[in-house]
Amino acid sequence: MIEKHLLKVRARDDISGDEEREIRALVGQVVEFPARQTVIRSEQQLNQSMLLLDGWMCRMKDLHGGQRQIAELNVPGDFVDLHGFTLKTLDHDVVTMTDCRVALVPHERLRDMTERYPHLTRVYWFLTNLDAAIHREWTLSLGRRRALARMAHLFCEIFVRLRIVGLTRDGSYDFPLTQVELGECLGLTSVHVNRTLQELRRRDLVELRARRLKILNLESLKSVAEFDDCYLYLEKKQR
Amino acid sequence: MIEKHLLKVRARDDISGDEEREIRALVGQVVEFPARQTVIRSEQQLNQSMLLLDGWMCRMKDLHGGQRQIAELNVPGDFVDLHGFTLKTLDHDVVTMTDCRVALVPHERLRDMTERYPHLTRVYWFLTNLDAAIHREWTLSLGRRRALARMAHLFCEIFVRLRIVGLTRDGSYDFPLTQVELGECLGLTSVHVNRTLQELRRRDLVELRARRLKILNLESLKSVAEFDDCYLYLEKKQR
DNA sequence: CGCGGTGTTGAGACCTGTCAAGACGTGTGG
DNA sequence: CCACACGTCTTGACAGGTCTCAACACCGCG
Repeated sequence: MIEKHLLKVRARDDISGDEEREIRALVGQVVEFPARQTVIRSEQQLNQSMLLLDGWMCRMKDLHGGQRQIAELNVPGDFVDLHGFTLKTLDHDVVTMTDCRVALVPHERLRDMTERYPHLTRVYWFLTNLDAAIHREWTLSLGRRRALARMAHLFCEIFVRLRIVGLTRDGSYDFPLTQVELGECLGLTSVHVNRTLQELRRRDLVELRARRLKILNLESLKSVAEFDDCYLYLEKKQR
Repeated sequence: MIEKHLLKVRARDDISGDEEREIRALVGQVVEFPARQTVIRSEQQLNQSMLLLDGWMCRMKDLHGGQRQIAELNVPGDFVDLHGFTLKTLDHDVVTMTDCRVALVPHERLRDMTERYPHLTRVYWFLTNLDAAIHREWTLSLGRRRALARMAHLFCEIFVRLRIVGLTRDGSYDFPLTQVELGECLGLTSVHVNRTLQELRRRDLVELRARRLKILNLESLKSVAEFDDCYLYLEKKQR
């Protein structure tokens, strides 16, 4: 059930059998949400976090006037709002992008983990720091890359993240976002997303049809994006 | 010495005398760096973190072609690269913006803290999650706010963060960045920073002269920025 | 069959970038 | 004390990337 999550964690550090049991014991109820539902509102008090088993979610921030910015995409295996454990409340909404299956983890169990399993605590601390590293890369994208490179970069990031949890096939993966939502990630309007997508297509870099993204030339795509996966911390280290 | 850091922490949670002693025991050597020096390079192996005592630093990310994006500003009291403790290596450089005084904290002491002080561990975990929240707000700024609001927002954020550690006087504070560096925070060129600054000045919102920023009308500035301090987690809670 | 959401296209406006030149200020050396 | 260099700030003209608005095409679904 939480196999994808374990894949994600084990890509970054060794987890003993004992620790794996502890991780499995964190998980409580499994629940499902339909697509496009706001699961957590910002400033809401939290007493549990969500481990994403299936589907896509995102962290969404709003401005008056209906402008929206997605701060991160979450894919299966992600501990969507683990940061809520110490923050107690979020500064953003959590929204489903597709139908989702989620395992709930009560904060009291996480708290118990911090009392008894220092190494696991460091591993989960690491995971939230990894999210922050992704935020920084998005900051760089939004600040300095133009539309084409920004979009190429996102496609590379998602490719690597999905590959870790076994959700790519050759160079392709399911990519359920609409062009409007893609624009909300990239700080672009849907009109410009459309044109940028056409340009990527014209250059034979990617193809996006029927909610499936196919990378035609990964090396060129990375090069257009100036993509360097070091911010995803793919090495196994003692955390 | 670490009083500003304690002010920052105590604004978010209660710290017992015992815990305060432990925090003070984390600190090793105190070192100084001149302005504009790269203190940590990305991907460099780390075995200590830095607590900023005096001066300003930043997290800097580079693109080929010399484009640079500052991902976060660090002010006195900040644990500049605490995330390096679990990440082991950073995805960005750490650069001084002014002359700086820094307390070094060996990672082995942090590791020891995670073994013996679960509550302090959660507090420091919280601090890195706070950084991530700041990253998210910058993502929102870069993605959706235009130059004027973006700059106004930064000035509000820094005001609140400096006030916590006692570095504001009425509505003003030392702001040592050049317009080029301000642009590197805001994803703008220095030319446009200059014009945007003039516009803020023309609207009687702020004044920036001789490296000192004076907020003339905080309420209007907040309103231009759509600034809501909830992402800075100013409430004291049990972490 | 009609409808709502999604994707596509075009024209023009606007925000921000680029390039280039000059002003200002401060520290250094003669 | 002056001359100069260098970094920083300022200004103008123009270019270019992205947005806005509007219309239309497409498609799955009730």
